[in-house]
Amino acid sequence: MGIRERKEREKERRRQQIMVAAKRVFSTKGFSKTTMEDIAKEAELSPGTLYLYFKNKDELYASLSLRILQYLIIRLEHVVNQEIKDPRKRMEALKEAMYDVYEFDPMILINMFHLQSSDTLKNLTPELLGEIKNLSKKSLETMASIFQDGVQEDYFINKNPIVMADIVWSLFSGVILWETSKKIINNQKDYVKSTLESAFEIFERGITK
Amino acid sequence: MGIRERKEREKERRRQQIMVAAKRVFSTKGFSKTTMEDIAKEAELSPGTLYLYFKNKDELYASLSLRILQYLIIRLEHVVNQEIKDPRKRMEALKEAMYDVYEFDPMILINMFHLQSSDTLKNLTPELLGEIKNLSKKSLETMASIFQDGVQEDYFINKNPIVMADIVWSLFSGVILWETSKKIINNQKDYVKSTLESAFEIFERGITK
Amino acid sequence: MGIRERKEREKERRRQQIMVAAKRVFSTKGFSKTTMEDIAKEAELSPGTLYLYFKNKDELYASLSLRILQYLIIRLEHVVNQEIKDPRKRMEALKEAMYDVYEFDPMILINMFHLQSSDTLKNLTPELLGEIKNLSKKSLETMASIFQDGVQEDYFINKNPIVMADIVWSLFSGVILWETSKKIINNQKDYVKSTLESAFEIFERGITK
Amino acid sequence: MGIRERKEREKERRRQQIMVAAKRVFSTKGFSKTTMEDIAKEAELSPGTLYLYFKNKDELYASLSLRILQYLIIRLEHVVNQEIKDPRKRMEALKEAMYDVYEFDPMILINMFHLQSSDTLKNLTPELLGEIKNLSKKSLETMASIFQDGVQEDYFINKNPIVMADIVWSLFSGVILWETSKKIINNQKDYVKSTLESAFEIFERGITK
DNA sequence: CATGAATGAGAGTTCATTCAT
DNA sequence: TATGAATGAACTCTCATTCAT
Repeated sequence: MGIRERKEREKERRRQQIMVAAKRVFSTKGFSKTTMEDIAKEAELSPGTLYLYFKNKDELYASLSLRILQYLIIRLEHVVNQEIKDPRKRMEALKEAMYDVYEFDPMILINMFHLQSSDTLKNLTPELLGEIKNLSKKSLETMASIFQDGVQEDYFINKNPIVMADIVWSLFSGVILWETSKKIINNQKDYVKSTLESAFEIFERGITK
Repeated sequence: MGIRERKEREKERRRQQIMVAAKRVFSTKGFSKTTMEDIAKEAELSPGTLYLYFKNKDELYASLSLRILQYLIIRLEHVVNQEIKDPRKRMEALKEAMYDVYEFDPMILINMFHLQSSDTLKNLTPELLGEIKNLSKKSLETMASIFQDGVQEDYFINKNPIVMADIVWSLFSGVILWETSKKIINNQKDYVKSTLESAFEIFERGITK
Repeated sequence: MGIRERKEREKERRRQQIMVAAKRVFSTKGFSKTTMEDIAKEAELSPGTLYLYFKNKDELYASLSLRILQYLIIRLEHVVNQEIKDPRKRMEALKEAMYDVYEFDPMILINMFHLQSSDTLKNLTPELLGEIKNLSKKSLETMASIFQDGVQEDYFINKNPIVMADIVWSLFSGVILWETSKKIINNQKDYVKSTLESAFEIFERGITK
Repeated sequence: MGIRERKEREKERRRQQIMVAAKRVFSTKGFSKTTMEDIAKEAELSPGTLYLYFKNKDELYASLSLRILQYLIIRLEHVVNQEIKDPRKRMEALKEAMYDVYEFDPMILINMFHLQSSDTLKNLTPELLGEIKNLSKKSLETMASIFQDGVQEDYFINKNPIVMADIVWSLFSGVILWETSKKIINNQKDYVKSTLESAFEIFERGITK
C-alpha cells in the first residue's frame, strides 16, 4: 500500500510539474499559440509523455483551472471559519480573498472564465468535468453561506444567498475580463483592483439593509 | 452616382449575407470548430468569395460583434433620449435594453465577451479594431451619462459615472457568461433573465442614496 | 480594310500597354510575386480584360521576351548591315549591341533566360512558341553571319559559326545570370558590364587566328 | 555517444531519402508543378514529416543544390591537387570535371542555375544561404587557383583569375541552359557536350598567351 | 515509464481564370 | 469590348495525437 501511495504521489507531482510548465508557456506565448510541444519542451519532457498524465490538450488546459479553484476554496473557507462574524468585515475579507486569487495567477483565471462558456467544456472527461463542477459548487456554496449568515443576522436584505453568490462571482469575473480587455485594447493602466474595489462597495451597499 | 451607390449597397448586403450564414454555422457547430468552408457552404458561396468581403477569419468573427454593439448603442441612446428623467425608470429601461441585446443574439454576444480578452484582438486590422473601440467607448459613455444625470440629481451616490458604467457592463457580461456556463454544465434551466434582474436590483440599490 | 487595320493597330497598342504595365509591376514586386490583378491594376484595366489580349499568364510573361528579342534582332542586323567589315570592329559592335539589350531591360532579359529552360515553355500556344523560336533562330543566325564573314576572311579560326553564335549567346546569358546572382546574394556592386567586357575579350582572342 | 551518433546518421539518411524522392518527382513533373504532397508520396512519408527535415519547400529545393555543389568542389579540388601542373592538362581536367558534374544530375544543376537569380534565394534561412554562398565561393576560388597558377607560369594572359573563374562558370551555366532550351524547343539532339567542348576550347585559346 | 519520430487530417488562404452583365 | 465579382482547385504548413522502441 505504501508503494502504491508513493507511486500515486509521484504521478501527481509529475502532473503538477507539467501544469507549472504549461502556465509558464502560456504567460509568454498566450493560450491560443501554445502547442503541446512547447509545453513538453518547457517541462523537459517529450510530447508523448504529456499524454500519460493528461488525456488530451483540453484536459490539460482545464486542469489548470482546478488548481485555482482549489486555492479559491481554501481562501473562502478561511473567511468563513474565522472568528469574525461581522458581515461587513466578512465582506471585506471576501473581497481580499478574491483579489488574492486573481493575483495568484491572472492568466489562468482569465482562461478559466473563457473555459466556462466554451465548447471545450463538452469535450472533457466526465471525471474532470465532475471535479470542476464540484469545486465550483463548493466555492459558490461557501460564498453563499456568508450571505446566508448576513441575511439571518438581518444585516443583508432577504434574497436567495445562492443568487447573491452567483452575482458576486459574475461581478468578479466580469470586472476582470473587462478591465483586462480595456488594458489590452487601449494599452492603458490596470484598473482591475480599483474597479473591483468599487464593484464590491456597490454590491455590499446593494445587499445591505 | 446611382450605380456606385447601388454597388455599395449590394456589397454591404453580401457582407450581411455572409455574416448571417456565419452565425448560423456557429450556432450549430460552435465557434472553434467552424471552418471558413463551412461558412462558405452555408452562404452558398465559394471559400474564396469570403475573402473578398473579410480580410481573414478573425475579421469575419470580429465583425459579428460590430453589429451587436451597434444595436446596443441604438438601444442605449434611446434610453437616454427619452423624456423620462426619473433615474429609477431609466435604470429599468437600461436593464430592459441590455436584456434585449442579449436576446437579440446570445451566441454572438457571448462570443464578443470572449473576444474581449483574447489574442485575436491583436490580429485585427487597425480599422476594425478602431471601430470596435469606438463603439465600445460610445456604449460605455452613453451608459455613463445615465449615471451622471442620476448623480447630479443627487439620486445616486457620488461616484465616477464612468466607473459605474464599467461595473454595470462587467456585471452584465459576467452574469451572462456564468449563467450560460451553469446551464451547459448542469443541463439546467436558463437563469440569465432572473439573475440579471436580481443583479440590476442590487446594483441599483448599491448606487442609490 | 482601313477599319480592320486600325482595329488591329489598336489591339496591338493595348497589348503593348499591358506589357508595359506588367514590366513595371515585375520591377517592383519580382516575377514570382506578381499577380494578374496587380498587372490589371497597374494597367488600369480589369483582370478579365487581360485575357482578351493574352491567352493566359504564361503567354503574357512570354510575350515580354518577344519584345526584347525583336530589339536584339534590330541591333544585330544593324551591326551586320554596317559598312564596316573589319571583324574586330564588328565584334566590338556586337558587344555594344548585346550590352545595350541588357540595359534596355535587365529584368525582362533575365526572365527570358529563365524561360528558356523551364516548363512554362511547353505550355505556350504553338503560335507564340513558334514566334519565339523564329526570333531566336534569327538572332543566332545573324550573329553567326558575323562569325561566318570573319572565318571567310580568314580572320577567325575555322569553326562552325552557328556553334560560335551559340557560345557567345551562352556566355552572354551566363554572365548576366551569374553576376546578377552574385549581386543579390552578396549585396555587392554590379559587375555585369566589366565581366561582359572581359568575357568578350577572351572570346574574341579565342576565335581569332 | 554512440546512440546520438547513430540517430544523427539516421536523420541524415532520412534527409537524403527525401531529397532522392524529390529529385525523382521533379524529373517527371517538372519543378514548378511538384507539390510537397507529391514528394511525400514518392518518399512514402506523410507531408508533415517532410517539415521535420526541411523548414519549407524552398529549403528543400535549395538543399538539392547543396549536394551538387559539394560534388563540384570535390572534383575541382581533385583537379588542383593532382601532380600535373601543365596548364593545358589542367584545363582539360577542369572541363572533364565540370561535364561530370553536369552528368551527375542535369535536372538539379539546371534548377540550381535558376535558383541563382530568383526571389527564392532571399527566402532561405541564413544558414542555408550561407552554406550555398560558402560552397559557391569555394568552387570559384578553386577554379581561380588553377588560372592563378597558369598566369604565374606565364602560360595564361595576365588577367584577374577570379574574373576568369566567373567567366568559365558563366560559360558553363550558359551553355547548359541554352543547349537544354534548344533541345526542348526543337526536340533536337543534345549538344551540351559538344558545345561545352568548343566553348572550353575557345576559352582556353582566349586566355593562353 | 518515457520517448520522439511520424502521422495525416484539415486549416486558412491565394489567385489564375471565367462569365453574366 | 470591358468589367469585376465569383470561382474553386490547389497550395503550403501546423499540430494534437499515436505507437514502436
